Amino acid sequence: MATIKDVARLAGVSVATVSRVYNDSHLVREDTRERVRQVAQQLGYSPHGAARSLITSRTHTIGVLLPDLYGEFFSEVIRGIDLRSQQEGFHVLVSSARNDGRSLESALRSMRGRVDGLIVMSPDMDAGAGQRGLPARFPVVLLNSPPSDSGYDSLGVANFDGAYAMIRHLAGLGHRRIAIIRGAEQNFDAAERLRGYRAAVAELGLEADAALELPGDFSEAAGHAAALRLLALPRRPSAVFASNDGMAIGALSAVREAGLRVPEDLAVTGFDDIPMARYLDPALTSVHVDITALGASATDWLLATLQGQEIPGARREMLPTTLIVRRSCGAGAPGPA
Amino acid sequence: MATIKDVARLAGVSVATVSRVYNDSHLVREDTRERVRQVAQQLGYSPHGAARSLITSRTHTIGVLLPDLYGEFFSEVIRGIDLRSQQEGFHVLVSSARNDGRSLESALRSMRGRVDGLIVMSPDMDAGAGQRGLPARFPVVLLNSPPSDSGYDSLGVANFDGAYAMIRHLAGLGHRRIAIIRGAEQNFDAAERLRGYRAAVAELGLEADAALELPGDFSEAAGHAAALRLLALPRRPSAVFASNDGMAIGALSAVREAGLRVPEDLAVTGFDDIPMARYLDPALTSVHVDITALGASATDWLLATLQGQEIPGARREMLPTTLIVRRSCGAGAPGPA
DNA sequence: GAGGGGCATGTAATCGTTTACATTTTCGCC
DNA sequence: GGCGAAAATGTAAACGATTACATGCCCCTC
Repeated sequence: MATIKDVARLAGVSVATVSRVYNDSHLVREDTRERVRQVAQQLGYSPHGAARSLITSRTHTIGVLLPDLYGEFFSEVIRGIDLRSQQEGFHVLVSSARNDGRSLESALRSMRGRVDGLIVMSPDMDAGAGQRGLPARFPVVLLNSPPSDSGYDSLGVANFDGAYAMIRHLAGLGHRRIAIIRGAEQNFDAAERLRGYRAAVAELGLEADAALELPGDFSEAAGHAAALRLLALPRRPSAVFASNDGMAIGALSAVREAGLRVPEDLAVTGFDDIPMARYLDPALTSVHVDITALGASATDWLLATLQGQEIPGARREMLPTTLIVRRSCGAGAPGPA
Repeated sequence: MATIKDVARLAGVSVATVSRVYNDSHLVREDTRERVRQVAQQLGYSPHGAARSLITSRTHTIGVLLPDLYGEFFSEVIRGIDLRSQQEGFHVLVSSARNDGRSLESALRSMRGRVDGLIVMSPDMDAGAGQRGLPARFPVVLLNSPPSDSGYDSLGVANFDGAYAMIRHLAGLGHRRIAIIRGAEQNFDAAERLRGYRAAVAELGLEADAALELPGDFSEAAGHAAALRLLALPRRPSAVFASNDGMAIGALSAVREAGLRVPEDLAVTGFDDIPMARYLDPALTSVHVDITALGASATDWLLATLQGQEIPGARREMLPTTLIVRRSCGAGAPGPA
């Protein structure tokens, strides 16, 4: 691989000049610049990233730490991050790590000197676990994390509001006995959705019953299992709110297998509004979350911090959600929409 | 941030010794090693990646270049790559780039000195476009790419076989007039699936009819539109093979809206077997592809090349697929499986 | 024609490591 | 106790860039 020296020699200039050409300093005469570019082209030269970042102490890379890389959600987040990063000429270094302190910490260490800042998704309820080992005063944006006094920027989804709105909608359709399929234990998003559910149940005077709160883990299988349990209940609910669309899909198939109809026998709704929700049968009523925007915003925040435009740690924001009404809840949505 | 010098000074040793501790050379006395570790811990020191890779000329990072980061497919590939990379202590730098030579080339340039090797997904039929600008003799594994004499390792999916098997299965169920919803223009996977379809149609003596080959682009919407066109045909086919599951889902919803039944009025099948396929109504018959394995294998190949265990460029392999029969094709699958 | 102000370019220190080579320490053995 | 080999440590030169500072040059002005 050609280095800056090779280019300099062949172009008959000093390395400083070559460097200037690549950092487009205006201090290079046009013909010199042209000659250098030519030689570089011919040699297939391009600046060595590591060398560059060693001296400038900027890597032009942001690190993304996710608990897992599975599923629609993560691919959307990454997409949002990549989109914005690329616009600003930044690279994206991804890594998944179970958020126990240890593997997270080692992931962090090994990113030292490779990234300018981090986007960390640590949805674990135990705030400390996800954040210990983060170097102090390092630019970090937390995603979907419980509130903490960590002093990091934090961005998430208005889970509480979204869940509340969904339950209110169902109540508006006349449902009084509404079940919830909960998300993963210890998951902050799941906890917030549950809180929204409970608040709505209480405030709207719906039937409160511990038997209506079923455990789940965000998987289709869990939704399937939970729905079966619901259907077996002595007093069956008329509607069920699954904490994400994956579980709602599992629930739909369970109801179908039981020979019952959605929404007539049981209304089913979800959360996330994944692209496929509208194509299900019946089309799934869900809470829309713009995940790509979440990733993009996180990136914006991080880049702003990197460029010193923002004081880090000052912000905590929840992206608003929108209720998408389709047929699965029994509302009069005119066909799949 | 503490550097190796700080650690050395505070531990009363030379930088070389500290370095040795971190590269676990056996040439350090146990008590010295312990002292160094202690000081490092206390200072929060960890080696600076850029500096390290500058001198060793190894980054312990593999670059992943994808045409887009959208959807299930990519998230699975990345997951496979990340899984294996992490096991081997490698990082993953992802980037999406439309595979026109230009943006690809710039993506490549900016990765120079940041990655040890590349996994490039360039499904574009124009082989050159996706591969121009790749530095010669750089470790590269191509994903889902058309054959070329580029001299790079190439890994893909047995699209032809998968499609052929699907059509044969449908023919076995008695279908004689089978349509296909094609994938994106210029996409190699799509082309192979089409080729498999045509080969099966010809060899099995099914009805060949240009009107049965509908354009598509892998999106749900395209599947929806194509199905509507099929239903409007004077002589309607009895089955349709969508080139991916997303389009199959769109087709399912279109048939439903038309007030017809799957599979009785029209059998529908897909390709990819995304996790949700089994939860659709009716459960979708599809060609299973282990995408995570694809990513993992690509990573294995690349790492093997990096460690000099393999001569690069020698291999081209197509991962086998398996036919998953469910209800949407009309076969007697006992309920959703 | 001397002086001076820009502009274009060159020189060399620097970033934080690794590692070949040089040097010191340790230790077994006679 | 002295010798020498082996083990432990230190010294300093890389790696490939950026950039403060020095220098040279051209041209203008008086």
